[in-house]
Amino acid sequence: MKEGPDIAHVAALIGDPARANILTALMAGKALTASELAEEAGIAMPTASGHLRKLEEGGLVVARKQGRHKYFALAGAQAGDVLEALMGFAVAQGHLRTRTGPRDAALRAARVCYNHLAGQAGVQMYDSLVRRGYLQIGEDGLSVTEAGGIFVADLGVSVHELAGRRAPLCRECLDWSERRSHLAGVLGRALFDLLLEKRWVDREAGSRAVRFSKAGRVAFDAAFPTN
Amino acid sequence: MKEGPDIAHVAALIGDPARANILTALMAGKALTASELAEEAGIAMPTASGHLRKLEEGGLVVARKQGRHKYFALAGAQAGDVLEALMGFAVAQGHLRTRTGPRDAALRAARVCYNHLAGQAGVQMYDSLVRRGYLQIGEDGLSVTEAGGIFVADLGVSVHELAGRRAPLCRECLDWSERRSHLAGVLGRALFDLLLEKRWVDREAGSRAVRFSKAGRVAFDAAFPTN
DNA sequence: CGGATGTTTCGGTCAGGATCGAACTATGAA
DNA sequence: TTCATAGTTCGATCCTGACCGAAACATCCG
Repeated sequence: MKEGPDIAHVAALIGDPARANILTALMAGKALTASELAEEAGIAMPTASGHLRKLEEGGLVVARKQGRHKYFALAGAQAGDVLEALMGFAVAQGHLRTRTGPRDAALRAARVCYNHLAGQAGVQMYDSLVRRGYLQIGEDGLSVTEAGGIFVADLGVSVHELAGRRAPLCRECLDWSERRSHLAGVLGRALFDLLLEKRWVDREAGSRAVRFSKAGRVAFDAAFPTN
Repeated sequence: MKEGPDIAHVAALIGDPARANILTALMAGKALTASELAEEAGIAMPTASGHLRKLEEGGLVVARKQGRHKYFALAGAQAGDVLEALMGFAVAQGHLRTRTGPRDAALRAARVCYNHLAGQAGVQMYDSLVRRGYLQIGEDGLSVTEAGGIFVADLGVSVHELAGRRAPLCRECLDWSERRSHLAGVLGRALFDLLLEKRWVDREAGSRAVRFSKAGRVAFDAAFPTN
């Protein structure tokens, strides 16, 4: 037997169309119930229940009960990374379930990547923060500079409050549509939450795409300029 | 039917143990023959032949004939990205085919990631280049600065010669063991080739790990210091 | 040209896993 | 307490795909 990481196991979990639908739905960053996921996957409840158990055992999703409802979410950022990488590859290969259409453009422009902003907008935000010295790449990875802390405080995010968390404050996530990094981690999530709170972006129903309002786009470009 | 990237298709390709062995073997960056891959995967030739055809059709590998031999290699960097992401997830979940051992440490320290250096050494190289201003992250992604061009020329790599290629000169690749970027792209490949030429590193037989010679480690640390 | 080597195709076997309806369990509401 | 809803378990059915030996094809060497 070969040694090393058993990629077949996790890949096989994702390799079933029903489970892939479930995972894709969860990439929007919202917890969904078993019934909702059965619907998303186009399968009966018993089948969905079995699939969710497998995904949970495999470490791809986590479950939380609330009364008679059971909510499922992606297990963490690393599960999101895997799915993002697979989506990128599938798109590059033309493995699409429908023909390329306006939906693709919307997903490329701005979308949720598990819990943070991805797409052109996500990369623009990341690049802007790095270029203006608000984020820096150092020996311990990505970190916020002092100037960066001030900048995001002005926007409404307190780095000091976020820094106590166990999850990394800043993390690079490789964007499949732009082939570059966007910002994940606690700060990435907080900034995305802020965009939602300020209504610069709104989620699209039943999709991972997010859409900028007119005023939101202007404010976003002002906060994260491209030059 | 749901729309969007069909991740189930590519994941199912990777999700078979025999095909996963084949892909893992190819992550070492060397082209291997069908017979060699059958051996790596522990299956008979006809079975390997069928699997390779599927991997080729799915865009994960490319084939090249040379007389009666057929050589297979990973199709490109994006296939490597997907496998790297899956490996990272599998390791994080403890999905290993044997118990964690010295092999893991070796793979974490320095390994081939398709065609460039990965692991602690790969991340050290990347961080050093960025910190010293030899690489910069800009609007068009990662690029070499003028100082960087001079630096790698001193090492023996001509950026000018490499720049004409269609593949991106510099590209970030997310390292599963370090959870940060190492350098991929044409320059990443050239630098890795250089390390091999100078014998700073040698490949380990039958593994993706690479091992530094004593002199090589000293030279590498001098060229890519951590502070 | 014949033999050897590498690879592919074909046909058959077998096992694993997805599916769902029925029944059951757990929780909430009237 | 009873009924409704959400989710799980069980058993049966069906289908898909991995596997290999044999045969065939392609290429190389003596």
